[in-house]
Amino acid sequence: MHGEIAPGQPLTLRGVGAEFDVSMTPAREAVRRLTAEGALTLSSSGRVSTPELSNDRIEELAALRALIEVELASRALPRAHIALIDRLQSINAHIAEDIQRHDAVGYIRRNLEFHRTLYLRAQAPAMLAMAETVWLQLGPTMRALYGKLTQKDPPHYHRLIISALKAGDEPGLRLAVRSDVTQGLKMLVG
Amino acid sequence: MHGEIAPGQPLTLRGVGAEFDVSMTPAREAVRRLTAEGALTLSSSGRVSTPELSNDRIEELAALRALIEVELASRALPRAHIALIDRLQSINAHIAEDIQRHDAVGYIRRNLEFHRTLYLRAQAPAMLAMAETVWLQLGPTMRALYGKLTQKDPPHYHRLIISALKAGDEPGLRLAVRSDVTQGLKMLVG
DNA sequence: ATGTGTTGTTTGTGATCACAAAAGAACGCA
DNA sequence: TGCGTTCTTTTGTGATCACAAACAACACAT
Repeated sequence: MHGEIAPGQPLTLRGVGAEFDVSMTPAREAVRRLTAEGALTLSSSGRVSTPELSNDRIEELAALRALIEVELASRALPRAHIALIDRLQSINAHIAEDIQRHDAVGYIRRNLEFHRTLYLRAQAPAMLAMAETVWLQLGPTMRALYGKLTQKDPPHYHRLIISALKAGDEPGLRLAVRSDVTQGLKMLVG
Repeated sequence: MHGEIAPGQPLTLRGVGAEFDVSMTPAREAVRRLTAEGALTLSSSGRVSTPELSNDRIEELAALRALIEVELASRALPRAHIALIDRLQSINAHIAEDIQRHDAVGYIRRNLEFHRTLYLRAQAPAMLAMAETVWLQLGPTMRALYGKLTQKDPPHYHRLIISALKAGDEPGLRLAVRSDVTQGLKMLVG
């Protein structure tokens, strides 16, 4: 999810097991669960690797993010108090640091933390789980994107999200979330 | 997915293995994959059972169905030719038979086949997989609903979907799909 | 130099086992 | 009869093994 593994990287059961000091059996379970969620792809011979997404699939996943996360944000809006907004701003500051540090994995992790913190207020665990499944599928590919990212500013739309939350502006919030979600992935396809 | 298992029914690894004449290992894999998709719930002690959904969760899953399936239908619309519509009508006829026969499982299976047939035209495998994950989570609960269903007519909104497809009416199609998806689940919550 | 066949290694699969925790049954006591 | 305790059984967990399929490396022939 955090892009620590590059797209297309193959994994072996024995390798994963050795990495976490367990036998093949638990490694198999974990790998199979991740493949069930689409985080790993299973070749015809049973070998697993991190997926290399086609442009079509990236577009699909971006559309899914837009659909689900806009809904989550909308549901979170009525419950968003000042403490939540403070927390989001704090996370945003950390994101700026990660950008300075050129820490792509940290950037992705905190970016998702920003979104998750907001969506947790929606009190919609099934939807949140769905959104995280999409994040899981996009993880390796997002790393490939943000790795070659050379911007210096923290994400533009995060500020829009925060001000829409402050203003209680639901249409503005929906638009800001949709833009934030779509923005980065447009670069990948283009 | 088809509601063959009642909500809350416990499953054992050895039991599943015996049912399919395999050892515990493949049974474990299958069960764990299904739990990863939310089709089965994992108790704290590692025991698995089919989920008993709260009203809040049913509402969430219905909202997810509405979001994703409306989008899928919308994407399928431009590619929907007459052969597809014929097939949908044929499935609809089978649904009527299942209702006559009071075959709840057959009814659910064919209802999902109706939707899947339409959505396959959307050429959006990731979205379709997402929709099927939601179906999987709702399966046992839907059985509990349609089991006590005493209507005699085939689903009302299926006809609306078909006529919207024929007319190329996108807003009408979106509304019909949303209504069809929401309809049954409202009864569960109410 | 390239294609092809062969060999040696890696890898996933399914089965079985030992063990500990949990659930259920049996029992005794109030 | 109701309830707590003990004992038996069931159940998930992680490890290990044998096997076959897939892969990689290499040598050979064209």
